[in-house]
Amino acid sequence: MPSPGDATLPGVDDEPPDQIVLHVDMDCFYAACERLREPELRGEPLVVGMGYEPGDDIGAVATASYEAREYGVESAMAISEALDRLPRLDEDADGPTGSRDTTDEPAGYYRPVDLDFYQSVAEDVRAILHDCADTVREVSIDEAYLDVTDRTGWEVADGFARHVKQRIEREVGVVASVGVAPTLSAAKVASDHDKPDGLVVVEPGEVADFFAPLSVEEVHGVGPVTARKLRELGIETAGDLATADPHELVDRFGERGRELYDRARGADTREVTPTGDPKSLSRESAFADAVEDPERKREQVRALAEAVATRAQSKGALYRTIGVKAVTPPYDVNTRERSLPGPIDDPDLVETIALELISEFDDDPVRKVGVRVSNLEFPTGEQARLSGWDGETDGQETGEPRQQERTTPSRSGQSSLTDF
DNA sequence: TCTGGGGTCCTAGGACCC
DNA sequence: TCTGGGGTCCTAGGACCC
Repeated sequence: MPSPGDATLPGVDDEPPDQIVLHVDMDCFYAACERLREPELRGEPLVVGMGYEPGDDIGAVATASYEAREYGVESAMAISEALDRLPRLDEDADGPTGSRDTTDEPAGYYRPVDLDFYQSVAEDVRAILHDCADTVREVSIDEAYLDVTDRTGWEVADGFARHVKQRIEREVGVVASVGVAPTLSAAKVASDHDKPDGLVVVEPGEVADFFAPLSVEEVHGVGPVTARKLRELGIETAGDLATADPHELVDRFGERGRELYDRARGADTREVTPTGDPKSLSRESAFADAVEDPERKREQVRALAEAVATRAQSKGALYRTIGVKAVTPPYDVNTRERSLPGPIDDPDLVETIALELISEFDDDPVRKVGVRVSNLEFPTGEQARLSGWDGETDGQETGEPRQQERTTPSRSGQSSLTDF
């Protein structure tokens, strides 16, 4: 069977999509937000994380400032560990474990995640992005793709990107790294290439060359597992990937193999599409230690079920599938779900079904439980309009509709949204 | 990374239908 | 009546991303 893409000449992008994609990626966004309201934190090692109370081991780093990263603090690291890595205030506790009480004060700061506040900052950034582009796809709170094909040209793309960066800095006070390229995957890598405060333009025709020297991990979609398997095949760089045998890649990785192969060659025909409705909503929380007591699990599940149902309601979402997750030691993720005949909005049923599903793990030690609703539908009605002008601003994470947001009916720039 | 929380997409087998 | 092929939905798990 003929596989599309095989026929193209090496080094030539498959059907150049003729678009100019800008990827905006905030630098250390949570930390930048904290510094916005607490300028004393500027220039200091800063760790932002969640679920941490002094003394316990639970809780992980969400974002670390570059100053903190200097000391080996990484995201997803336990917060206790992160704070340990920072130097002590008075003594240079360089030495290993030794006496655990020289000065216990780390020379840096910890702040708990405050998503509501970050969301409000992100909102300001979003407004600028929508003002600068016809189509914006928000990937996460601190990251977005812009289709700026009709707003600029390759000769001046650099200046355009600088303009976007400067507006964000001037008007919001946080720093973004920006990548410009003819494809989404290249723009993504470009924004990452010169972080922080980066600005990298990859012009059409340069994409494959741009990718070639990068290690495979830098290709979006290659994680630790795939990277290891690729290495076993002798594929270390994106260049190796681009010249590998696509059939072998498909053999080992399925369709994803072809996708990675294409990406590395700069062939990516995706277009920037507007942020859509979410596909699932979930809530989970970890226990300090593995829990056996079924009643404690049920308690958690009840709370999570309520939180999820509330959030679905606030977003105007109906769900048809309800699921739970139970993580058992060492780290086995188990999921169970059940689909209903039709879409509903019924918090009691979420709880009932979640409890039924979790009962399968009554006798197992469980480190973490979660509740999820999926198969979502967003009926186009007044209810769905609660959160924004057109269902596109449903990014806020709080369970409650925000009061403040309606005070500014809109800035300029929402015209780009009207066609969706 | 002995792993926190919230997502997305893909795969694979089984049920079921025509 | 032992056996064809195509399609969709459901469930569980895996990999990945921020």
